[in-house]
Amino acid sequence: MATVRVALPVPLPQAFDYAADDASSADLGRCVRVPFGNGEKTGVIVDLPPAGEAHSGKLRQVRAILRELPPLPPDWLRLARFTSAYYQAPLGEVVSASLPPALRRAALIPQRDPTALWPLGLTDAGRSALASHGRATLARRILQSLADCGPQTRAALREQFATSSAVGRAIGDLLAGDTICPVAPAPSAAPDLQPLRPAQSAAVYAIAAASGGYAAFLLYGVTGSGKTEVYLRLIDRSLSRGEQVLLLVPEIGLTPQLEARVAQRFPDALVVSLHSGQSDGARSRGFVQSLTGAADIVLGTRLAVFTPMPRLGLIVVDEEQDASYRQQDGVRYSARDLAVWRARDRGVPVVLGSATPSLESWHAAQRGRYALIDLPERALAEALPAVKLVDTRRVRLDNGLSPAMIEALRARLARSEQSLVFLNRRGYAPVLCCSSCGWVSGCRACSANLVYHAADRRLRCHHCGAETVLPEQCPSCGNQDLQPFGRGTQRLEARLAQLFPAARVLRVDRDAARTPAQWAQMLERIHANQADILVGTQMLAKGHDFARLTLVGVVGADASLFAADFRAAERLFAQLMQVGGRSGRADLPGEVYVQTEYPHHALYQALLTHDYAGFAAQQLKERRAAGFPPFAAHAILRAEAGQLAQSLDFLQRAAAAAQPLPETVVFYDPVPMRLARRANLERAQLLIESSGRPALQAVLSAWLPRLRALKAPRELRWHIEVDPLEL
DNA sequence: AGCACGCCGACT
DNA sequence: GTCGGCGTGCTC
Repeated sequence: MATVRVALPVPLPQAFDYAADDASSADLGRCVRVPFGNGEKTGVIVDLPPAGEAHSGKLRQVRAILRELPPLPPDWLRLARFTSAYYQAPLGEVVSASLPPALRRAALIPQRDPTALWPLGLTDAGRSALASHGRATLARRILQSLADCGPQTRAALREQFATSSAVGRAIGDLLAGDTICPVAPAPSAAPDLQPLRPAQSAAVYAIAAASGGYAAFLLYGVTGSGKTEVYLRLIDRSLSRGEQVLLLVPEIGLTPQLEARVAQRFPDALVVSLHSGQSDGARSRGFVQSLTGAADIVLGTRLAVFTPMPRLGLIVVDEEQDASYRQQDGVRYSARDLAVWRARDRGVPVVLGSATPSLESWHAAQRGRYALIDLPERALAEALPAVKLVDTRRVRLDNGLSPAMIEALRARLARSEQSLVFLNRRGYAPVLCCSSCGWVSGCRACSANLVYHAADRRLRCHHCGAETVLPEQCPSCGNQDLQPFGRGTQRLEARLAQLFPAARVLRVDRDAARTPAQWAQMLERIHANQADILVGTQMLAKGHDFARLTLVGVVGADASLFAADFRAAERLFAQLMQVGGRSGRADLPGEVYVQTEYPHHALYQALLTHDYAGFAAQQLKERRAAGFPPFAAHAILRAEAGQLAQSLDFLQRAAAAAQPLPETVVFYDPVPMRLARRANLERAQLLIESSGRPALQAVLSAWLPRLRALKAPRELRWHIEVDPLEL
């Protein structure tokens, strides 16, 4: 009688052993239904422990091993194990977070012949047979998932298909004849370097030359330098070698054109999209197609890093510096870092692309851990936009807008060009104040102010979602003169509409583009040249090309210049480079106006000359001096409870439980978080700093069991974050 | 996390 | 006399 060890979606660190009469090593990685407590759960078989090592108590019997589906491959299990160990999360939670929801519930999509992992091609006869049925792509997908089945299976399938749809009949025909052949990986597979610029060719060539093993590349190139084309060439080459490609993007919703471009470029390939916004069915289908080897290209967000891919040959992480690669709840992982680990584990190349790499990646490239590949110029021989710093210390601002900015906007209107005013703060004003008694619109549940939204005359908390109608008078003293303080996008929008009555002003923020449909409609309006001045937040900074946009005006950037977070400058620089890149396309040169009271600040000076390398060098120098990442490793323990004292007390006891510590690891004192109170929870945190990752990992691994054993009030929640982005 | 068991207040 | 509050403890 065999024993299987099962990772289950429960917040417990261990896996659970079950008896399974018919289990064999072929079931390793299979999904399984097991009794748990008085219910039933789906898990994954992660081990087949020998009799001596199994759980000593009585074992319950496995309900069903789901053999309709191929097992999750060993490298997938290794990735899950690594994620669990590195981010200190129970294996069962990692496993369940990496499975599509439907699979987690064991709602399986029937698949035939689980052993099939071979790429299949078609003979000419097969191709024409499919073409004659007019559904080549669909049929080919199905065929690939049936790859490598034996003659009996084929006969059975043929019978089954013969009775069904047109596609079925096409497949039936194929299965009958000598129409399928295994694809032999093209041995030479020299990269296609035609219409490419020299820098792009060099990049493709360098990365292609390294294939056959692990290598990490940092593809560094500004907006418009043609990174995407480099990705596509590399993908093309991988496909021709019969490999699968994993392409990770920060947010799929923001880059629908990339999806279209990939699909268009590789019409014969099966491109699968994976992101959290998909329906259960679509996600499961994509996952299974990847698992069986049928999918050629997996294009997805952070969760796609866990997609099982038996023929994986290349991983690309676009915009690698983007914070969206961080999972912020549940298992807190970095998909970018896991992608690099996975590439190394699988022995395949990984390409990290960015115009403003994270300092971690840049440092790795400086040290030679990653190969730096520079794409210096813009593809269409355009100049980068000219950056102007508008010194606002001596000028009178009109609702935050300098005369120079207003003039620049006026000039664009006169030439029928588009402008974008970038302000990363939504609402009308960040706070409402009483001019008489000093009352401010604070949130009852958070240590934050309610933001005044003029569009629907409400006060809104951007942290907990609390809302009230606009008070008629001061709730404290009855005074009717309540003043909005500071500026948000709505206020800019209103003022710009007054200043330029003839202009079509369009505000683009999360309030205005709440649904995908609204967002799509706005993009349409912009592209159709039905907007003259855009007022927008982050949303507009990412990935979109607007043909007639020649001015980007940045307002309120100084706020993050002196933020307490040591990564604030890095983020600001990346953001400004990114939003500035929206300006100037094709035949129209662009300009970027940045309003600031600190025009001589090193960050802005670097921005003037688009000097990322100089900025990065200066930042890294500061980080080295301060002993911050990437020169140290961080982890954070956060706790939240009804009372701040409870959170702090827990962290205090947690720190005590970590003793004794090696000299290389420092626990700082627990402190309230910057936004200490959120949604009526008082939050505090404890920073752990180490000179090296291995020492940190050792301390965390030893600490966690003791941490779990600590007594804490029932409502207290805590979690640990390894390599946190924000302190 | 669920979901039990387990001891003390307001109801038919 | 019960229904039910959520405090503690377990799940192979």
